[in-house]
Amino acid sequence: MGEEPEVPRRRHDSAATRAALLQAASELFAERGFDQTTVRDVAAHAEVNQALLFRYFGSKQELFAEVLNRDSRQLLEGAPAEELPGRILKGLLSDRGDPGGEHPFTAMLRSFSDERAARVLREELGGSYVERLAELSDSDDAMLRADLVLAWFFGVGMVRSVLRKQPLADAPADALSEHMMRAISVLLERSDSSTPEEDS
Amino acid sequence: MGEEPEVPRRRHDSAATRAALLQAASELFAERGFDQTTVRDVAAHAEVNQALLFRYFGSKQELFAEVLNRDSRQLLEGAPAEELPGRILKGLLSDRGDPGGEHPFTAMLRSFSDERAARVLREELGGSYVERLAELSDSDDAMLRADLVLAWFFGVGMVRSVLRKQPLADAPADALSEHMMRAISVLLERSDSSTPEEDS
DNA sequence: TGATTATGTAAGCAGGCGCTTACAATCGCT
DNA sequence: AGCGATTGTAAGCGCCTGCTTACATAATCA
Repeated sequence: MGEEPEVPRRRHDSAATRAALLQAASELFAERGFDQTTVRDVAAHAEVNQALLFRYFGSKQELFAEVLNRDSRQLLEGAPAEELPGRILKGLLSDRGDPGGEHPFTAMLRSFSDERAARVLREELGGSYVERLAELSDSDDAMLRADLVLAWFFGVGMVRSVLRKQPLADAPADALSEHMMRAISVLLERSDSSTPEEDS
Repeated sequence: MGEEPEVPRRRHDSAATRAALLQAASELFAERGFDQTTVRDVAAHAEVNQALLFRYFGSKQELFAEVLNRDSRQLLEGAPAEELPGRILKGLLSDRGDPGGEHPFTAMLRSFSDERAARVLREELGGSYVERLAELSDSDDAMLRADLVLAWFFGVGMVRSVLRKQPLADAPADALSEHMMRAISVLLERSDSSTPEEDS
C-alpha cells in the first residue's frame, strides 16, 4: 500500500492523545449532547484509535465527567465570579455565527438529565448566578425570583440553541435581551426603589 | 396494570389496544424522554405485542407526535387565549398532574436533545402553542414573545423537576405562578406604548 | 358454513452501540 | 544492543435498538 506523509504529532505521546480526545469530546458533547455522541465519533474527531479512549478514560461516562470538570473549571476560573453571569448569558444569547465552536455550556443543557451535568448546572453555575441576581432584589423571596430568572436563561438557551425553534433561534440577541430585561425588572423589582437600575 | 381476570380486555379490539399504547407511551415519554424510552418498554407497559405499535402508529416518532398532539389538545381544549399561560403553568407546576393525563411539557422537556423528537417538537409547539399565545400580543414580534414565554416554561420545568435546584424545587406553585404571570403580562402586553422601532 | 379480513404473536434482521482483546510498533533504560 | 513497559491498531463480541416478517387466531359476513 502507499506510504503516508509524515505525521506531525508524535506517535507515542499519551498526554497528547489524551488531550486530543478530551478536546474532541468537549466539542462533540457540546454540539450533540452525551447520548448522541458516540465513542467512535470522538475517536475519529481526535484522529485516535477508539480503544485508547477506554484505556485513558475507562468509559464514556467517565470521559464525559472529565470534560464537564475541565470545562466548568475553565468557565469558573477564567474570570472573577462577578463576570460569570454575563459570560454565560453572552454564550447563551450570542448569535449563532460561530459554527466552529459551541459554548461548553450547551453541552450541559443538552445533557441535563445526566446527574453530573445537572450538578454543575445546579450548583456551580446556578449557584454563582443566583447569588448575583438575588442582589438585585431585596424582597424576602429574592432567591426564588433569582431562580426564576436563571430558569428563564436556561429555557431560552434550550429552545434557541438545542431545539433551534424559530423565531427564537435566529432572533437578534439585543431584541431578546430587551424583552427579557423588561420582564425581569418587573420580576425583581425592589420595594425601596421605584427605578430599577440599569447595568452595563 | 393486570389485576385479576376481572374484565380482561377484549382480545380483538384495535381501538382499545391503540389507546393502551398511547397511554403507556404518554407516561413513559414524560418519565424518561423520547430516546430513553424503547418501543419494547411501551409495548410491555401497555401489555400489547410490540409489533402492533408499528401497525397502528408506523414508527416511534409518529407515536411520539400523536402523544404530544393528544396531550396538548387535552390541555388546551376550550380555553380562551387569556387563560393559556395560567393553565399551562398550573399543570406544569403541580407535582402530580391530572390523573390520566400527563402534562405534555414534561415529555417535551426530556426529549429536546434527540433530533427526531426535536422535529416533532418544533412542529407541535409552533402549531398548537405559539399561535395561540401570540394572540395575547398585538406587536409585530408576537411570535418571538410567545417563544420566550414557552422557553420560560421549559426552563422552570427543568430547574424545578430535573435539576431540583432550591428554592425553586420546593416553592409553592401559586407563588411561582403569581410571579411569572406578572412578568408574562408585561412581556405580552397589548397596545405597546413604547415606540414601535423596527431593527433591520 | 367457509372464505375473508382484522387482530394478535413469536421470531428475527440489520445496524449501531459501548467496550474488550490480541497483538504490533515504539520508547526508555541498562 | 537487548528487553520490558508503554502506546497504537484491527478486529470483533455481546447486547440493544427500531422495525419487519411469517404466521396463528378470532371476528365478520355472504
